[in-house]
Amino acid sequence: MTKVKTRDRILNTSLSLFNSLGEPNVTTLLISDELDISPGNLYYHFRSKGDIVEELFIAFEAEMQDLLAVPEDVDISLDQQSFFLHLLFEAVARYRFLYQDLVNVLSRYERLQARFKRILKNKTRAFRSICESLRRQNMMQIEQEELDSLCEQLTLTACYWSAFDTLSHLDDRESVDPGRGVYQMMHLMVPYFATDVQEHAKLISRDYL
Amino acid sequence: MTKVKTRDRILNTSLSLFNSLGEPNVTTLLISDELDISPGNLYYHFRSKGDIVEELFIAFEAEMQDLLAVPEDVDISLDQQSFFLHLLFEAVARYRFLYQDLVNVLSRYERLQARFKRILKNKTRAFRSICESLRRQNMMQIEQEELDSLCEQLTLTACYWSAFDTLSHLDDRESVDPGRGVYQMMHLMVPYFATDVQEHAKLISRDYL
DNA sequence: GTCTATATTAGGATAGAC
DNA sequence: GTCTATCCTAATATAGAC
Repeated sequence: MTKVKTRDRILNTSLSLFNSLGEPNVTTLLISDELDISPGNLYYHFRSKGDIVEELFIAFEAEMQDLLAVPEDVDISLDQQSFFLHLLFEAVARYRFLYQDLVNVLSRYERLQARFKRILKNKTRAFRSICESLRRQNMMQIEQEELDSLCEQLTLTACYWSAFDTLSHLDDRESVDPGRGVYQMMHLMVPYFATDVQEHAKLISRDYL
Repeated sequence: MTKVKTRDRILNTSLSLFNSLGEPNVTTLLISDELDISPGNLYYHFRSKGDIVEELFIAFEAEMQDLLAVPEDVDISLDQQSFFLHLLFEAVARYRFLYQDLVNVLSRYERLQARFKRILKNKTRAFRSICESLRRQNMMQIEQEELDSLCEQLTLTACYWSAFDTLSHLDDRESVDPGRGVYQMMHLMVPYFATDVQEHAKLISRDYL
């Protein structure tokens, strides 16, 4: 019988409310209401709503840095790659409130801007590592200019797929399926794969639908 | 000497403030302040802030429907296509406040959701028309499954490129360059072009950098 | 650690004079 | 059409008792 600390309950509940309703629409009152605690109690644990957001961001940042620490000079298989994408989309989906109203959130929590940009950079770097690994293994053929464009496109998609997907299902906002995002990312790379790899990649990607 | 009506000045100023600061961060007081009119005056012309947003949206919608009315069964050249993309990005950039905090904005102005989704659908349809036209002209080779994925990707990019781009320049938020977006969109299609068309397409796309 | 009660403020909006 | 003054509400946050 592990009793979850109130502080953590606040974080968990805030996260899920932020995700489903959008951070700006979630008041401290709503959070405490949902938890059946008093607003005063919430403010005992956190000095402000911004502190909650910030702490959630830090958790997100830690997860991402961990995930994006893709080793260079290592041969990556297609399966590893799609698994990586899967984990990535899952992490983004779990903190999707950040992306859903990104400009708004970052403008109100300025301290997070630089750190968010750094995550973005790391994302692009990770994609580049993967592509270069595939290229070394002769699984991918791509020119420099295309590679740059592709990596940017992958980063964009990794960020906004879940927000874009939510748009299409604005009615039921509870769940987001990361699968379709993985599929889409794989298909961005497919044209640059060697012919035999292409079929394999398509096969893998279909599993995510 | 054409004296611009206050009502229109309110719309114009609101649009540019929304774009640069984000709609949620713009108060009615700020708008009237910027225009050197009283808040009361603003409310003489618009019953609410929401009405301003809605009217701007209607203008955006009209522009988009106009632009997206791509005729089927007409041969489209590469130049026409890139010009179309150019106009599209320009329009989106001019109303980028809608996209920057899409989920937030749409959640507060529920009446716009369905209409926004319709624009999205039309966008995808327009891209499909273009691709099918290029395919008929043997300029593009693509299977059905890839086509679906590509059109979705084009729609996603058309929506979020400017928001994504803003992220990279969160410091100076005044101007957005649509060119890079066109470049990116072209490069999404390049892999599916016939070999000789590819070079032409890359050439065109570079002009937009 | 938790509660109740309350202060503070900001933003949206209205009333009524000019 | 425009202004000034004011109201209303919702949201953040604090104080102090238990």
